[in-house]
Amino acid sequence: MSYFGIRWNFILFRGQFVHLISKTGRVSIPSKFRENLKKVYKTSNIIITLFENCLSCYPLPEWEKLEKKILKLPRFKKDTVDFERHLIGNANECEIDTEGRINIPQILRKDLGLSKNLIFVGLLSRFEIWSEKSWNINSKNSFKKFQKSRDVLDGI
Amino acid sequence: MSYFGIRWNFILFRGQFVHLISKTGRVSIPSKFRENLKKVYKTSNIIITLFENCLSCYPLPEWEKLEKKILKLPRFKKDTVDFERHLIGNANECEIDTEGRINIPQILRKDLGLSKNLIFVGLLSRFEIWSEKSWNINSKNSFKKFQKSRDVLDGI
DNA sequence: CCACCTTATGCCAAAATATGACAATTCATG
DNA sequence: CATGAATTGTCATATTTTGGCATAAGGTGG
Repeated sequence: MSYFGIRWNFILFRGQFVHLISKTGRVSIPSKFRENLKKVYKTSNIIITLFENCLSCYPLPEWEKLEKKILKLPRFKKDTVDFERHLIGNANECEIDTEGRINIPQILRKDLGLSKNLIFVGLLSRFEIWSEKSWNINSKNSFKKFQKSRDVLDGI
Repeated sequence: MSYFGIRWNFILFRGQFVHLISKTGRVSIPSKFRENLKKVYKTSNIIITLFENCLSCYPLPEWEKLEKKILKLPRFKKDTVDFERHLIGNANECEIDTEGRINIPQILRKDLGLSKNLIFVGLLSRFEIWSEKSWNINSKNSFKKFQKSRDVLDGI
């Protein structure tokens, strides 16, 4: 599967989990996610980036492959700069602490209004973090979207 | 990977940070940026120059490589002169003080209307400093641009 | 060349924020 | 229902950022 020209080989994340975020912005990563990260990569650190109405999370080693690709682009071209500003400018490295928590940077919390319940959604090679509210809004429409997109696989 | 014929090997800067600039033009560099600068180069001094609607900041050693390249350009060509005036003419070396702050020269502050909140945007080998206002305006269009250019990497 | 004014710098301390360690609670499993 | 694992809470500590002030440096007009 190719995304920004990167092949993602591992299936790490599946399913949905609800976790509480503390006032200081700490939240624990679902243990299954952590377990798989550790199994496949040496590090279980992740990159969190803003994507539409949620946070999109990647294993650090995969993200670094992407960055190396980006470094090869013509650096001064307008397209490259715009692309970098969005993709790299929103990327935050998060270290997982001894209890399996990360600290979500304030700026991301504020942008998405994250507090109380967060929804973790596993999506094979990456996972997403949603505020409960946005997730519910999104889910309302998602079945319709699903019906529309259910035949994507038939072409493969 | 080439930018004015320069190879950029290091990934130093990522993510977004909001810092306050004082009335005297002092602002602290995000600690992660400083940490990486120190790790990779002996010095953590940087060059700040005007670029589009923001300040573009380079580690001093990388900037010096760039200057040596520029010296090789045909000296009296109009393009060279324009290029030099803009890029070199606005370049200021900034020393990072003991609390991790730099002083942004008045002329640059005035040009960009920098006061109160500044946005630091990490872009792999360099970082940018924006006024909050300009950044917001720029970001509005950036997702559209991003969507347009997200397949830019597929060709590599 | 000097006094004056503006701007920059160094230093210290306060405030805000992140981190680490450990305890308490909740949850899943047999 | 007991056990161990996972999650959450709490508090102390460390780090980072900001504010304030005194001094230094630099530029300007007389």
